[in-house]
Amino acid sequence: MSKIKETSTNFANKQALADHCSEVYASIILGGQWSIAICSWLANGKLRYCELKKSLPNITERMLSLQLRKLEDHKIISRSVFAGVPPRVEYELTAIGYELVPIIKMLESWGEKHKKCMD
Amino acid sequence: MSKIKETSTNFANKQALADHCSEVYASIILGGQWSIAICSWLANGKLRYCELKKSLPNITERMLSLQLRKLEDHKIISRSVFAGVPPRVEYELTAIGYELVPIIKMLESWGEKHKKCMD
DNA sequence: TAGGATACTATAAAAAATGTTAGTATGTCT
DNA sequence: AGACATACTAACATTTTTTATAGTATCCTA
Repeated sequence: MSKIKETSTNFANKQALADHCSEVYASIILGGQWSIAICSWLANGKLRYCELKKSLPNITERMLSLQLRKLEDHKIISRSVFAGVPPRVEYELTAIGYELVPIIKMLESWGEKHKKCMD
Repeated sequence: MSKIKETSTNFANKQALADHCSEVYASIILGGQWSIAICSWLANGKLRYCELKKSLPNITERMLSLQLRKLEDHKIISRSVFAGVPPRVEYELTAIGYELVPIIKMLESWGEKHKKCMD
């Protein structure tokens, strides 16, 4: 499933860093172009696949799927399928996922402030 | 200086996301394999280039330079050169850099907790 | 005089992440 | 009958990030 090469130096470095520093571990989980944006949208409640897609206008379906799957594997979001036609799939933050929300909010206000520094 | 292609879709997507969400903007700045680890080490005070190198055993000098330069460009760390032989260069978090420290601490405790969830 | 310490840079290659395009199944609506 | 909506996956291409290796300059010490 994962395409990463477990013999690479990069893999070893990530592992070593993540083992030593939980903050790096966290940042690896949250890394990826769209993960934080997805979590931000889900912070207000569950959303369907197509709703997420609309919220992130330029995301491709492939990236959306990949990121959702990754977040799901890390138990940050949960996935519920409702049978029927057309099918319906809802994504929602898990308990540990909701605990990210204050961190994301802090990142947001830090980002705002930082933008002003850079002017 | 930067090698990124400003005509790529990836570049456009990053821009758009960063414009809309300051939390994504922040995560882009802090992204990169070693940035958070470097900030973590600097949280306790200034360090020299070679001290950082020792703290991050597997980093290559190239990566260390690149990440330091990136953090410096984003005004998260400052660089002070002390002439002499051998030369001496010290890196330190800036004011806005220090404001990351509580966020990093939160990420750290979230990471700890998350690790337990995954067992 | 050879080697070490410091703080880097250059070039190339490998690996990882992201984007493009096309396709699946199923039942409703027109 | 044909288009549409949903929630995806597969194969491939491109871009970005990271690693590998080697080299720079200066002065001090052995």
